[in-house]
Amino acid sequence: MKEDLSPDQATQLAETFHLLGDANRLRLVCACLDEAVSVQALADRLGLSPSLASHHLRLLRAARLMRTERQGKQVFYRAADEHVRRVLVDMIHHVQETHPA
Amino acid sequence: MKEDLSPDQATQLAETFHLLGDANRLRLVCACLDEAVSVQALADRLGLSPSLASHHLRLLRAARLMRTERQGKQVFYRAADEHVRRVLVDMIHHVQETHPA
DNA sequence: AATACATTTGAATAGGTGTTCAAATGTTGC
DNA sequence: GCAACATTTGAACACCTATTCAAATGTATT
Repeated sequence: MKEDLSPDQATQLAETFHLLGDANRLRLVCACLDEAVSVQALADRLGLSPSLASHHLRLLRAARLMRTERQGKQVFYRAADEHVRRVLVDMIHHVQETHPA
Repeated sequence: MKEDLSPDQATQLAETFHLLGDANRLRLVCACLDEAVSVQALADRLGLSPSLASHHLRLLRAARLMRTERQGKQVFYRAADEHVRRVLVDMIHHVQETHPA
């Protein structure tokens, strides 16, 4: 990093990290990295209520970490872009390195 | 991501992201990516009280996002490894892409 | 030992956040 | 229009967290 982050830049970045700082939201993002998944399927797979899943997905969508497309009654969510995947993969590596099994 | 994260894995990862989800902590990490910096220098540069800086640095250190070395009265902090840098760079790219200037 | 400086620690508080439940909205098929 | 399903929304609650302030600890110098 050449120069310090401005408070504004830091706030914007931090807000994005903050969303990934909840285990349920993190699992939602990871579950949608490779395919679009409906809200109910996500809730079922992760053992969350549809309401809770929706609350979290709303935040992830607002931060453009996820995109949506409706198909009939169902709404499918998927991770936004490759940057998100890379962030997750790198952080997994960090955790694996510093907290080895 | 081949398979879903277990709740435990997700919790561990989320805890790490959570630490980066605060603007002041994020700025502290970024300020130490290229060089080791003392607590007072960090506090001065970011406009934080030494106490607040220390509280945050303690958490970052506990999560192994930062390392420390003492030199006399001062304690120098630096970012832990290259994964941390990569996570930050990728997330900056994500934010720049989805929220263009 | 005594002073000065740097950092850490603990308690207290104000504000934020995840979760639940019930109700509302949107969508399809009869 | 009505019924059934999927998702969203809002309010309420319990819990957590960032910040501040004062005090304590560690470290070097004289």
